[in-house]
Amino acid sequence: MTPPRRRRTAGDAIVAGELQTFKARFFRALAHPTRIRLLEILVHGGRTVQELQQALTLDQPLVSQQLAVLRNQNVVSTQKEGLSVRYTLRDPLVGELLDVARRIFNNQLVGTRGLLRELRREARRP
Amino acid sequence: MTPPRRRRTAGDAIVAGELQTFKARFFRALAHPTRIRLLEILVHGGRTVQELQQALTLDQPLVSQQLAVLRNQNVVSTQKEGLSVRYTLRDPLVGELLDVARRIFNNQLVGTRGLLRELRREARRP
DNA sequence: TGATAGTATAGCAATATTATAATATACATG
DNA sequence: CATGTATATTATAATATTGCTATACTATCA
Repeated sequence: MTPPRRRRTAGDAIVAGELQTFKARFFRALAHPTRIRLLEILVHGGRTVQELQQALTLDQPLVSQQLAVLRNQNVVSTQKEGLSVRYTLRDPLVGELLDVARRIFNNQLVGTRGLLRELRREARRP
Repeated sequence: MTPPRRRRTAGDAIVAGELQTFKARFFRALAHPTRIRLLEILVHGGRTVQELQQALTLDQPLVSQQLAVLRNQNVVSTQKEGLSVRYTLRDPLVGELLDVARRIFNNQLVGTRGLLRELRREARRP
């Protein structure tokens, strides 16, 4: 059975799913190991590209590229400081989001010893 | 040519970024409009595929396909009920995660009238 | 067992992301 | 204004996702 569907026209209210598209884009911005690592550092305060690069030991273009993804989704903001550019979380709630996620992983990973141990270490870290 | 690989054994250290890879996969599971819509329904309780399909007015294979993504990342679990399959959030914290995300969007969307209004409507909804 | 309802999967073209390397830009400072 | 330093962008080949459509289970019931 195929449910009926119709196109959206000019005067339509916001169609169900438009907001979800927006949300999905936000989550997609987080959906990359490097970007998670960047955010987990930025949660503790603003950092320059250089500092981030050194912390992750990655090539500079790669760091800038991933930062650009976060920037495009308004997850982080930038401010010039002389030659450097400092990146900051646009909303501290992102930290809370990562915390909730961590709790979910914790529940999920019970039984997967190694990852679980690292997860606990993270939770303890300031 | 397949590069050599070996299974991780008990005493192995965890490579930097492995946990982040895991987290990234989780976020990627949420990074799709349809999957967000599914989760926002499931937050209110378990639903059969049929119920979800009707709520979203989407073709059945598409719903099953997206549910499969959530299932593969252990975001939801299933239980058979006669001919039907009921999907349930594996962890109620997912609801909290979506809530925090909603608060982030709310901050972010100030000024974007339409979406913001819809967002508020959502927050009020039980 | 055959028919049917409810779900799941396969196959495939279109599209989007990613890693990597190479190249650009911006700007403080001499 | 030339130069060096810190960031940013581009190009592109490899890979992964998505939306469809068609097809395949699986359990129930006549």
